[in-house]
Amino acid sequence: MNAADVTAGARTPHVALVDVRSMYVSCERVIDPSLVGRPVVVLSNNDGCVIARSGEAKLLGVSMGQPWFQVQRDPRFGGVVARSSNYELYGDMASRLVASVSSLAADVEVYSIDELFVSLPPRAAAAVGGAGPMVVAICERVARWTGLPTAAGVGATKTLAKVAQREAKQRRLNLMDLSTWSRDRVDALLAVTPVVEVWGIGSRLARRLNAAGIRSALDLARADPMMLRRTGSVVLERTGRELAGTPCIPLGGEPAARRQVMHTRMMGEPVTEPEQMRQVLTVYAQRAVARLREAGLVAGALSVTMSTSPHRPDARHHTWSTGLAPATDQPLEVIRAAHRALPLMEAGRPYNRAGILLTDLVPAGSQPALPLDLFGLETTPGTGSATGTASTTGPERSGPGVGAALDAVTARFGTGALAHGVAGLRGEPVWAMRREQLSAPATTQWDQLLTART
DNA sequence: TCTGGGGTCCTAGGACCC
DNA sequence: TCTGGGGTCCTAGGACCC
Repeated sequence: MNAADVTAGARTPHVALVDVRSMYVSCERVIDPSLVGRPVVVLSNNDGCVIARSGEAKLLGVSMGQPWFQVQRDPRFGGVVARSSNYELYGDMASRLVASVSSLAADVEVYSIDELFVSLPPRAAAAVGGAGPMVVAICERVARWTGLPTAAGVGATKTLAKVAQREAKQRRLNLMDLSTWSRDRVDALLAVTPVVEVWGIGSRLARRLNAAGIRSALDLARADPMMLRRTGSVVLERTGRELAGTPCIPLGGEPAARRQVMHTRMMGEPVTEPEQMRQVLTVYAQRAVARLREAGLVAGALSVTMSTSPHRPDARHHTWSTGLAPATDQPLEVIRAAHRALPLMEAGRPYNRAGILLTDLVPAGSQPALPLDLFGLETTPGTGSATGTASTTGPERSGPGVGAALDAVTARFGTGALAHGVAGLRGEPVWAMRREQLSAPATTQWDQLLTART
């Protein structure tokens, strides 16, 4: 290590990762400052498991994914406050976050609802003090404009920026900037970073890597790239190279077009009868199509999954796919196609999860003109051998107005107000998630509790 | 009361073709 | 009668992320 290394390092472009601390909790605190300083958790959509925790809640020992009823019962967690997830709020705060960062940086990639990568020009990295001051300015602006607290990391690659950001959070710093560090110092940090903490290394890969003697991020950085490709895939190879300092994952600009829309849920009670499953698929298909329509897309293919609990010794998992020709956003057509998966179900077994997956998405109205559907034969391309084609061109085709009408009624009277006949939603079906019986996030018990106290 | 839900990317392997 | 190789396209499934 010598002075030349530092200079060379400082001249290369760097990347910053800006991450909101406990995003969902921080959003809740923005609209309700009385939550600041208290242990707060945000609960999942369905059954009340914890999906976000404030630092105080983490210190108390509340775990990610822990069922809310356990937290409620445990005397250690007496002071914990819960909020139902309010995705509308988080989405709105996320767009303010993007606006704040983009006001100071030209090249920004929105990686997730609470994380952004920012490309730092070489001149920023070469400035006195490295890229730090620019990133600090970004974080301060985020705090001022949105009220959201952030932690940032700077590195020569995205993966190194992730390592730096993780270290910043651990040390309770706002910023960890590796752009001014020597390679030896970076290596020392990697040496104390377990490989499972590296971005892109999950528990499965970590186990395989550990077995191969790769335990730290430094081991991974120094591993032979070809060996990594054989052990995992090109993804793992890229991760290793990125840790070694070679950028392999470019900063993405515009978000990629949506490729799929899914609606997957566990049922509150397992269903054993095909007629119940028919209701489940009807409702799930309806919700998936509603999201498809919101996005202005039509789907050219549909997959249906139905499973029993994977922990059962005789677990069952069925997947069924079909083409939708022409691509459609019409609920009745998708529902009808989804019902064709029903024969796969083994009546009597307790199914507790089902899903609707819409793929081959294209913007509505952009479909190329269809070839003539000669004789109504089911010969549409894109149809797998084991699957069928749900023809949407026959006399059964529902008018385009049905979807729009359903959207309007649902918007006005809520989900479930109107359903495809077979759903028979008079009253809650036994399989409905408990959480889905709540009318709106703003009227959950917890919000009401707090309002009463003020 | 027992691991949520919505995504992406990659690979293996089969079908099919020349 | 025996013997191949190399493409492409598609799907299922694995692994990861937040």
